[in-house]
Amino acid sequence: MSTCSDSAQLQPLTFFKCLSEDTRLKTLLMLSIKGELCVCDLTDALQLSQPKISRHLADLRKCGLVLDTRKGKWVYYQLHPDLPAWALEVIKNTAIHNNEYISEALANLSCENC
Amino acid sequence: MSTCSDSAQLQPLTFFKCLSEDTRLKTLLMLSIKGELCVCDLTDALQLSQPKISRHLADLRKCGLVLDTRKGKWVYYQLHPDLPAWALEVIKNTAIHNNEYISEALANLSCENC
DNA sequence: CAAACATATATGAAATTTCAGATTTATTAT
DNA sequence: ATAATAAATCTGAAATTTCATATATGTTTG
Repeated sequence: MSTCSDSAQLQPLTFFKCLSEDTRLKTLLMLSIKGELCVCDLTDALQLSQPKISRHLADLRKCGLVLDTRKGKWVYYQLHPDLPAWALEVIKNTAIHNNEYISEALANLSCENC
Repeated sequence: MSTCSDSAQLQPLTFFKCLSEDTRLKTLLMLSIKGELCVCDLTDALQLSQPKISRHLADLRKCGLVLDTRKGKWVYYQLHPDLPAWALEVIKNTAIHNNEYISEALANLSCENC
């Protein structure tokens, strides 16, 4: 998706572009439920290649939707703490009311993350 | 955007794809505020060509997000009454908290719609 | 009333732009 | 060196725009 300038506040269009792709949407919904997940959790859950996950995470990072923290070899992602309240509400609202959309991915998570 | 089968219930991904383009997003936000608008209201408000507006409205119609009603020469659009509650909430929540994103378009509406 | 015309909207087809996926290579930590 | 992740590049597909034209309704005029 189109790059977004890191600095500016989150525009609604930028936000929804991030939510308009399957991998990114599922990632955001899962993060809203699980709190934080590393890249390998996401490749397991979504059964996708590492470069694919990584590229979408980079998009979400550039747009300010997620925050990454390295812990040793692993990089953990969470929803960005500075996410505007309305945006966070959209994500949580969507997650709560669309269980079947992410249930399979959640089930694929190994139990350490459950 | 990709065509969506009219019949099935609204998938979150389909929904957010509809919101991921400027013209469609502004249209939905304006409809949530104004109730109903005809095609020429939207071309005025957004200052865009008629075919462009019409194409995006067709996308929204196919996905079940808007309902069209002809009244004489004009075709009026409104948010679809059967829109799932969570989706309607996303639209309204976004409209309320992103005034500056649609204020100019709203100001361009002729006063009959204000 | 019917023919001609005007207005509002929709759609087909071609051109352009944008985006996602794959592969490869680089970086960072153990 | 190995494991985990990121970045770069290329490529094909899909979305978007534009122009021209079609359809549907309404209005005017002879």
